Amino acid sequence: MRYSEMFLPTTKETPADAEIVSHQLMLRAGMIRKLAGGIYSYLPLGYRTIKKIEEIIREEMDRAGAQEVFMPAVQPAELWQESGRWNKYGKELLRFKDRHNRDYCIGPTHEEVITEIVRNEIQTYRQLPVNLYQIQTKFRDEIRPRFGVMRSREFSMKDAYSFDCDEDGAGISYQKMFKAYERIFTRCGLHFRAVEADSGNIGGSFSHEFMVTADTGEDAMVYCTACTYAANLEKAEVAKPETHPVNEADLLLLEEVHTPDVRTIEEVCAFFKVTPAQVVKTLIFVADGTPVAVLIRGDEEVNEIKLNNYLGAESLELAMDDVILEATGSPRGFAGPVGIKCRIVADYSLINMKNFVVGANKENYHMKHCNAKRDFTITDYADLKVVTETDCCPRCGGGINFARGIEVGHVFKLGTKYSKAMNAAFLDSDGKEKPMIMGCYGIGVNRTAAACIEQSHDDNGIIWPLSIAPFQVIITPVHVGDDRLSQAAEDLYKKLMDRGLEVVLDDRDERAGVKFKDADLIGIPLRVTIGAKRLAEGSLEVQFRKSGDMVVVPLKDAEDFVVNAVNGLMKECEA
RNA sequence: CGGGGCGUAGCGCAGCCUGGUAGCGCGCCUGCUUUGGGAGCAGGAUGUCGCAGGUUCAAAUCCUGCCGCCCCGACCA
Repeated sequence: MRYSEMFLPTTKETPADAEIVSHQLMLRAGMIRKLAGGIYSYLPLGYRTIKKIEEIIREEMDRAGAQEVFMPAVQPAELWQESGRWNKYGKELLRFKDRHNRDYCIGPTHEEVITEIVRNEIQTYRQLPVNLYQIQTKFRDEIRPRFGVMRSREFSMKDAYSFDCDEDGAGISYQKMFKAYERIFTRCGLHFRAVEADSGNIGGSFSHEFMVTADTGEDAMVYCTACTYAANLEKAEVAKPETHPVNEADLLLLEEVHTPDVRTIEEVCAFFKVTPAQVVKTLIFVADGTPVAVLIRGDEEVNEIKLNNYLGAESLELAMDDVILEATGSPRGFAGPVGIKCRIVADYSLINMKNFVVGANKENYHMKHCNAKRDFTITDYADLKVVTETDCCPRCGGGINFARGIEVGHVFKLGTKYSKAMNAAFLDSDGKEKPMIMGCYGIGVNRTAAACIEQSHDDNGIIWPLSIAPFQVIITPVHVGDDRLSQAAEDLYKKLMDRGLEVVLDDRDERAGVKFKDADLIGIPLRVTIGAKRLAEGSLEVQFRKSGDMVVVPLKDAEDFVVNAVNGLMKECEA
């Protein structure tokens, strides 16, 4: 492609409303333009990269035995009512009515549709397993779209759905997708980590997220330095500590203390001259309308997702002041376990704690030398805290590290959640009707592109891995007035095109600096510079975007050198 | 939805407090000179100042309402 004919609007200045580097660079490199909040157009350069990512996904999904389909973006409400999600999904689901006043939504995901298709066509175990996927535009009316294409409302997702006869089969399908995802992200040139994850809204029992490691990532994850354990911080577990026997003689007498206006942990610690680890926080949550007291050591935080999973609640939120008053008999800031009128759950961090400070459920009073069992009853202990640096790996007891990441893919074991709700059953070999065991597997296509930029860029712009670069090579004649330069550039351009490479010829009448800056900004892996001085010597320069290495190559060898260089860079992205 | 900020030329911004005929840089157009990392000089074009009301002799500027966008929280590919 000739640069002079390309629709490629690059900018020198950074748009003010772009916060993160991938958003800034996608705008500056002329890849995307915004149409409305969280809704973007892809310009030619951006769309080339998207298509490359899609092709890698297709190849690997097909290799893993999945088959591509294409489902409607617009979906009737009936299906969602059948699965129960019409009422559950909330405002993120964009709903509308057609001219006959019937309810529809724009698909944020396609479990309902795929289940509808499969249940109608599959009757027997002989037809299973099946794995179907599509690459399609989704719409989720996000509360707060942000970071450009990273969290947009309209986005492109590859979603795959597997159907198996039994758990073993479902496990195999899951593993196949897991391996396919590893290959996909490797081939996209990404550094990533698969972590255990919460299964959230989609439902199901077991899942992994594929995280592209980047300091700017929205997600936090932990991983063990000794074994293979890795998990999203939301999900990261803490092992139950060993319980030490209690020596009754060590327990001091419970004592109520007047603590005027002492509410926060800091104030309590200052007042009693203790550390936060000697204080127990009592947090009142409301789970499905019922208050629950959650006890946790003063220096720890409650992980609401773990708490929610533990309680098995549909909804969970911190209690408002009126609920606190009702449960504890005191205003906010003085809640404690002694005499509280609701269920008590305690984090593992309370195990082995003794003589701690708690609120007294009485305005301006706390208690010291409080002890569980003697002074109050804990209904149950559970792992409820946010993991911190001081914790150990829950699997092997090794050390843990923290990292940030961008979730580009997510694999779920769904089980029978949808097949039961929507009656997707088959007749098994034993003659019994059973629900199919499902799995679902998503990849954010545009987010993958953004994550790649987030991970691979420098001050001058994007550094694409060869596998998803919009073009592989850019030829830069240093100025176009000189016919010999133009001719040499044209010749090489034609030869490389004939060899099947994706080449841009920067034939614009611009100064060299402008061309170099643009080439760097849009991140083309290889640049061939043709200048008068080198040309007079019968040579040209090949520059590698990623390493910055420059090689002087004789004109006659240029074609083969570039082809080999492209092949070499491609090998870096092989799975 | 709660909290914070912003809407002025294609982009980045000043002007607003203290009303008085809208400006700077980049980009764009023309010409000359330049030509290996976003050139120099000269000339030029471009604005319903987010929208709608109101106050005023006069509103980008003050007041009210609305809309849009960005950032921080609950969501997720």
